[in-house]
Amino acid sequence: MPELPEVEVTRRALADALVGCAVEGAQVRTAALRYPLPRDLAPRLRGAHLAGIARRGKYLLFDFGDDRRLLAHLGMSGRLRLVPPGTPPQKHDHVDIDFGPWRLRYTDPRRFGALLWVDGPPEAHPLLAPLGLEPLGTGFDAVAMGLTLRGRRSAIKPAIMDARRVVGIGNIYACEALHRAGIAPSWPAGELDAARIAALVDAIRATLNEAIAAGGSTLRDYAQPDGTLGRFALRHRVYDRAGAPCPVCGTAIAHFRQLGRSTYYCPRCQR
DNA sequence: CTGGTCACCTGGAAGC
DNA sequence: TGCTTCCAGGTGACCA
Repeated sequence: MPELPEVEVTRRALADALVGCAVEGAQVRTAALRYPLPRDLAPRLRGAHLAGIARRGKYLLFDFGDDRRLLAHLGMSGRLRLVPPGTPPQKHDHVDIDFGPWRLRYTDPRRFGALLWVDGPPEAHPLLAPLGLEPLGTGFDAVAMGLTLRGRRSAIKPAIMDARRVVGIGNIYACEALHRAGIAPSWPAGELDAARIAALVDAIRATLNEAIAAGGSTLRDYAQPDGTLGRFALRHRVYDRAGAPCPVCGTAIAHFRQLGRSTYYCPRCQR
């Protein structure tokens, strides 16, 4: 499900509803997702006020003060929803955290997601420390992108999906941003000239910002915390559009498998 | 460092 | 209708 735009839309909605609210209780019903789930949520969180929610790449960091931070990742099928207190859990509803007006519910059929306590400074956490450029952050520009791509022999699409270089870009937005930049997915990452790197940086930022403004991309199970569906999938230029016309030139969108992932591109616009 | 494969897990869609 | 196969928004381990 979720790439950076979906995670950011989730973050904003949860922050609007929950920051400042106190935790009244919590239930953990499942032993493990990708990692074992914390079993002491209720005793550690009861009475704590949510101070803020930060995002790093596709991770969300819930700050409950007093060095109590929860790190969440939605994997492929994870969702964080706001439901009315007392809403009974259904299949795949693994964790609830009860705030006064809302119950925050973590649902994840495939269980590739994660929920972990972070001890110590978040930037030193083993899952966060290796992460690369934040594409909506101030340090994301053509110079930084050029440095991280320099000498890369891999193709550009897997390079921008590699969280050690740039965070938050998954399969959908990699395809979309490369189309917007006019770059073929198989082009060697280290052989882009400065102008094309600058175009790629602009395309990534613009694509992610437009997707956030549209509430993310709903393909199957993603929805915003209040259930609203994301509208960006309607605006996908290439993703999941094999054979359909390129919105720029009308050429049929091509599809191939690149490192195990479905890749969509316009053979005419992208070189 | 590379690409390639597989694994984690469930469910939906497509094919027969 | 029912069974089988393939595919999916992520990540990381392993191998040649």
